[in-house]
Amino acid sequence: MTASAKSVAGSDRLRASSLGDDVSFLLARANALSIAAANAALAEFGLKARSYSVLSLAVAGTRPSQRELSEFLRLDPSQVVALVDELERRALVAREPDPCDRRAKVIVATPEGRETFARAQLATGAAERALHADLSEDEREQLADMLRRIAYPE
Amino acid sequence: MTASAKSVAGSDRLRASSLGDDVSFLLARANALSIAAANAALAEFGLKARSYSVLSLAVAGTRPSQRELSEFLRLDPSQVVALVDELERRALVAREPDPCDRRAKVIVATPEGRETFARAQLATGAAERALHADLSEDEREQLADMLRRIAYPE
DNA sequence: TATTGTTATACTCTATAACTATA
DNA sequence: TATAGTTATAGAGTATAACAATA
Repeated sequence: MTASAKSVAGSDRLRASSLGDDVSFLLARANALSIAAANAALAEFGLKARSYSVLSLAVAGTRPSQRELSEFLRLDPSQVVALVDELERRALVAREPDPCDRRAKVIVATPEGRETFARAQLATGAAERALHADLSEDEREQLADMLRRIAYPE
Repeated sequence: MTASAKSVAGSDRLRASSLGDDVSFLLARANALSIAAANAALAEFGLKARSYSVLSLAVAGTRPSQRELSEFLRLDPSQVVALVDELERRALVAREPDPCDRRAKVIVATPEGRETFARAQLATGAAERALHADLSEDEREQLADMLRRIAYPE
């Protein structure tokens, strides 16, 4: 958390500037609030947005390798090592050898990992709904669709 | 830049996971691409997203104090000091005493700062349009409106 | 007593290169 | 020769506390 909610009114007049209408700027600010809300919701599970993402992909059962996690999450392979180390230490995921490639390690969730994820998903879902409170369900879907076209250009 | 564009196909199958439909996750990924594109466009001007934002608000003529910049940009006051130091060192902005409050310093753009900003704005505008190439003008406005309601909840 | 700008410091995050074991 | 995972390290980004000048 950066600035307190103290005298927020003091900087409100800056919203009229061209920055305040810049889609990139709005995207950055919306994302900052989104991450803050997600991390707050995940704190009680000892997770953050990053580790939650890795756990989510492990739970999904797609048996990703660390390399795939690295590419999909746009993280350096060395960062994935640290994230998996932590989750494995807490027995939420396990590294399994890939029978097709003895170099690769497949990340799978443990039963405890699946249970923790289920509860964490409820918490982040609630936080997300609170953040999107001003949007209708139709708008949420529209938003997701547009963001997807930006995030995954054909 | 994190993962190379080498074997992106390798992680595409992970998109089918629940994470791939998570609005917060899409928001984070779209923002990461947006910042990367903006920073690439700003590099030739020796600017980054942060310093560009400060320069933009200085150019707007609203005469923000550092405290206001800190609140509006959600940055710690000490970070604003560093950003303004750098911009002032390059003579793009100047600190002026606030006649109403001798503690405060008002940030104003120099003529050179305005000129640099004008060129930088063209570059970021082009990068943004490229990033939103799949969106119509109507959709862009819709997106901005929805992001604004998330970023600035009433 | 509270606030603005500042400095110092530590902590997290991110990027890079080198190493190993496999392919 | 190239790739998956790992380690080490340095740089950028972020958070916290303390301070001087002013309100």
